[in-house]
Amino acid sequence: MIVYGGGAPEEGGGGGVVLKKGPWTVAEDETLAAYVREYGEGNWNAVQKKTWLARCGKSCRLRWANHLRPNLRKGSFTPEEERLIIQLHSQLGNKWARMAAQLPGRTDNEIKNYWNTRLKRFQRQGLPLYPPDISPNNHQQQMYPQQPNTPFSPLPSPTTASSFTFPLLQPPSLCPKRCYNTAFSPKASYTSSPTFLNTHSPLSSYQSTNPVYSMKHELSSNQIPYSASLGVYQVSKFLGNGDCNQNLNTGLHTNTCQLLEDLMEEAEALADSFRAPKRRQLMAALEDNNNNFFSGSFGHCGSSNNLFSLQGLTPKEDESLQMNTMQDEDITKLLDWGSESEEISNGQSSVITTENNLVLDDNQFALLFPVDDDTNNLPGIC
DNA sequence: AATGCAGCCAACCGCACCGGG
DNA sequence: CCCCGGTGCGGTTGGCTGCAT
Repeated sequence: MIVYGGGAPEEGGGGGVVLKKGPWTVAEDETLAAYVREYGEGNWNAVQKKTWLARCGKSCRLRWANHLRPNLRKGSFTPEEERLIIQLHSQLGNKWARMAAQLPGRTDNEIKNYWNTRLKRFQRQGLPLYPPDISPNNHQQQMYPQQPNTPFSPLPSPTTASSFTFPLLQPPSLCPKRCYNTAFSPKASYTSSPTFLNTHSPLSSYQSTNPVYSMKHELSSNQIPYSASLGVYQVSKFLGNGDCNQNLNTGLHTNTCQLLEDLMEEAEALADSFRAPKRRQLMAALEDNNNNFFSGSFGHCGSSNNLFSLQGLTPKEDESLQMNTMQDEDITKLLDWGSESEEISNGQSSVITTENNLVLDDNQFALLFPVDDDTNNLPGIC
């Protein structure tokens, strides 16, 4: 028997507690959050034993991971995130968890839902899933049959646009100007709208008609009070932490812009011999750039310590959470991104774009994430 | 106003993997 | 080596909402 709705679980005929299914209640969320605060993550099956919750461990883990854990980002994906998802999907396929590891604060479920919706819509409209400059790996060929009107090539053709960017949410003329660090490659340039307004680009027809690029600023659970400004469900009452609001406010940006920092931290953790001067050089470059790199997309990178107050997590716990979000293989892949793109594009420079079309070409990316020319690995990483 | 449809999202399910006994 | 519990991941489903007809 399945017990729906709130209230205490009923005893099953066999003597065991009948596990509840369905939507979570506020009380359940608070209980689960308190459990994690006290015992930490993991051992989810113990939740049922140590609390009154009649939820299976898997359900608890899912609820925590997708809704209760700190640093979650809620709301629509930004254009940069969408771009990254598409790029990652072209390389990883339906590896939602690994994709989520590259998108701080986003869950695999979110990404999966986003992609499935996109897939459904694009297939119905007969549109290609990938922009011209993103060619899916071979496994994608099998996973998603080629659209009849979109010639598929495992490698980009020489004529493929190498600097595709996502449509702006505002006209290019309204984009705030960016300051570029002159230390970056002279190839650095604004990617002008004609790149994606190119009439040959299937995406050019998307932006005006396809709602995928529209923004919705808040998507909240219908079960729990959700604060758009805080980005988390408000369980502070239960946690007795009235001070967390301010931290949460900054936490949104902090967490998101943490991507780069996480990359560096992870790389350092994986390879002790990671050369410090390079890192300093990178960080100095970022400083010189007046926080315009990534910060335009991900906000200002403040101290992540202010997140540790969330739900009573200690810095160590939080750090471990973040460290666990990315595997070394992921890092290598991401770090290889630039060089790999260049390799497969016959020398053409691929780019990474950020909000308002700050463009990083391979040279810039290589500056940020130097790769050993011989081994194609990060220095110190074999 | 009623209906149908699409989008969105939470949550469940089954499977695979891993580590400990 | 096998079994089992815990965990993670990906696929799928069902409910809610908004919009168009």
